[in-house]
Amino acid sequence: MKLSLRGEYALRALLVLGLNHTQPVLRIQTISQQQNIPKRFLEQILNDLKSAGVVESKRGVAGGYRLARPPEDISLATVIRHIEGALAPVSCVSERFYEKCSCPDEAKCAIRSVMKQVRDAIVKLVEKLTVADLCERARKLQEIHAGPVDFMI
Amino acid sequence: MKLSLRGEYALRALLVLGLNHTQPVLRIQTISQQQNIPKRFLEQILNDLKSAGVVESKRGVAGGYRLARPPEDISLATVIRHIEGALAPVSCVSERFYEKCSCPDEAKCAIRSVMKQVRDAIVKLVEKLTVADLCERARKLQEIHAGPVDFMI
DNA sequence: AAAATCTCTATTGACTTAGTAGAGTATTAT
DNA sequence: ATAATACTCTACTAAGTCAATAGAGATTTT
Repeated sequence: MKLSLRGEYALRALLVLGLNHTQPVLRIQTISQQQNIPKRFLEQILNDLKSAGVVESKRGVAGGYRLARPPEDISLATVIRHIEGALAPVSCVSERFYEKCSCPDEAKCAIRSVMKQVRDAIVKLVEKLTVADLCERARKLQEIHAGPVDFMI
Repeated sequence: MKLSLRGEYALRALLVLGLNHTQPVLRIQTISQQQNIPKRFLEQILNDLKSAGVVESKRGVAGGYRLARPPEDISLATVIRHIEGALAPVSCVSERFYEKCSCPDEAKCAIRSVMKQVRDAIVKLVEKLTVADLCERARKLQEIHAGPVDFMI
């Protein structure tokens, strides 16, 4: 039931890009340093997100990445599905990555029925959540934790 | 976000054991044949479930496995956690398998905050669901799909 | 004693993951 | 033009995981 590091890095990078959505572009190195992600690895990931239409890039001296769409139009579901594949815990209940399983009869499979519920719960959440939500949360969490300290200074 | 085959096999085996809870014991081979699970692989899995206190075994000629507790006392969460480890999609939000992640500040991490929600949704479901629920569903699905056909014969 | 069945440990091949490497292409500033 | 910068594309690798398979041993019943 795990998200790979690759997937986590993708989300972290998109969060940074979302928070800097006003900027023309952000360099890989900037994101990599800010988020403790190996640069060459992040390169691959961002490139991959580009092929998903989630980010776009500009080459050359003033180059970098930025979101290809408004943050509120990029759902976590889209991102995770592109990087990881199925959201469903077993592929026989996946909508877009369906694969037959080895059970004797899929239609009568109780595991399948239960896993469908789990899938739905996950999908419902991550389809609603967007990069914009991530950004909002990041700002809130920043306030809560940094705010009081700032006042004390 | 995937369950391993091992985990799926475990649930399938427990379903069979649950449906035959009245029997003294069931042989590995019986379960293996009924569910298309490689026998030697299932051996390992059942043995593992035994160490989790979920099933108990009897050796020798009339030996086999049975549930160690009533089906309604065995939650899917217990089983999956024992076979797979964390239910949480990232280990920094796992209650029992916590591991620090590489993000700059866990307390301010928006990904973490979101993943906590996903974790909670999953945990809420699989903690409530038990082997008894699996059995009930299996019986219902059997009725729905086999019933009409039986009438037609 | 023999047969059946679970038990324990080890091994294997295929695959995935996380990361590294190198050469190449586009863009900008000078 | 040319150098510097930054993305791009492909390949590689070391480590780990997964799904089995295998063999020898222990226990129980007949």
